[in-house]
Amino acid sequence: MEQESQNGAYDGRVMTEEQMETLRKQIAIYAVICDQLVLLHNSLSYFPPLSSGMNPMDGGYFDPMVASSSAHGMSTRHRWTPTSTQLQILENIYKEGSGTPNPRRIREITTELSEHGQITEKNVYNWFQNRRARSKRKQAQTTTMTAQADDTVVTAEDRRSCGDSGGGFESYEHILFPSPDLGIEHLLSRDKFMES
Amino acid sequence: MEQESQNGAYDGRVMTEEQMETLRKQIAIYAVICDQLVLLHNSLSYFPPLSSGMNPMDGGYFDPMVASSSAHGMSTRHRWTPTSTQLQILENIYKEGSGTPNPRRIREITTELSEHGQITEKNVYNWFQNRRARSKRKQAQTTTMTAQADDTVVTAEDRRSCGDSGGGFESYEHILFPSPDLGIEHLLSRDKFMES
DNA sequence: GAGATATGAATGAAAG
DNA sequence: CTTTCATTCATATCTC
Repeated sequence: MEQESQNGAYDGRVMTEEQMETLRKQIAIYAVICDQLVLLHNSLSYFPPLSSGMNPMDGGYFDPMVASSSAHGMSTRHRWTPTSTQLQILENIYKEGSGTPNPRRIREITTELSEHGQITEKNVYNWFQNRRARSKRKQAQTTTMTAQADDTVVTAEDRRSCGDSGGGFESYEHILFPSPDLGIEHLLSRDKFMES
Repeated sequence: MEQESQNGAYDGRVMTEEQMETLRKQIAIYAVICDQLVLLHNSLSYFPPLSSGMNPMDGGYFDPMVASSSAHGMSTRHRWTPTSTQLQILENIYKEGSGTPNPRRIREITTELSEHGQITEKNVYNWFQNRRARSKRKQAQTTTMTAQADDTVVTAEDRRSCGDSGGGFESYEHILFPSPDLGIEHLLSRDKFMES
């Protein structure tokens, strides 16, 4: 408190250098924290379609819910769900397509499937990846259950566990960042449906 | 910009009321954003922190489930998972590093990251490979299916500022961002005292 | 509402 | 570097 109160030459309130510094630090801390939160979020999340087969007349992106159709209520939250038509086509392609849809083909497929619903190349890509992996896994499982009687031995290399349980939070996927450069208001609008 | 320089008659630097207000708003905005981000995180992640902060010795490995089952030969988790601290650092390096981290740099990075968890050069190498490849792919996809009017989308790569211009707030971009090594772990691990 | 299962998505690692 | 594989996570749906 040396020099803060007799700033006569100015009628508006002012801050001392000290106060300024304090404020600056606060801001800096918040800025860094915020920055890192956003960064963390970015690296852990991914936002879907947004603008694939989107007509300019749609105005907003990402329909809240088209689901009132009839079949099943695809909840349209984040996760893409293939329509039955799309699924059919995908299965067909998977069967005959000798298992390896090259990226070029992915594009075609996506284009075709766009006729039957919102979809992205990434969706198609993921679908094939998962389809194959799970098919393989299932097969392996059924194959494995032949003769396996004396497998009660664990190789010593396996016992590397019992570390700690650190590095835990990887679950930011559900934090939506609707508009990166807008205020926080959009962030706050989590749907809080009380009941239905 | 107009009338902030005539607070003479004072040797210590001071702020005008206007500047003060600006700073105040800045702080408020950051505070709210951070608060909400943390809140969102906390309310949306159902499993407890697992880690009471980030001890330097917490490795990337954390197998919750021991390889108890003896059935599978190649079992268990040998997969490295970066801690959030490591991820931040990697992201930073990726951003500023103009692309190709030469093997010598890889080594440095690995050394640095070792402070924050178990890691190998191979991990770092892979990470950069993957990072680049996926960044590229993502860009390709968004570029492909973007006709126009995708102003609502920011490529996930370069959006990381938090409270800068745009949207509903005034421009606060004349704020200095000092040391970016604060860490948000303190914020996220709020219930470090709970045990199961 | 708590488990069980199915599946879309993310990502470390490896193959090509 | 590019593409693919394998594993894991998160969520949706279903059942009890």
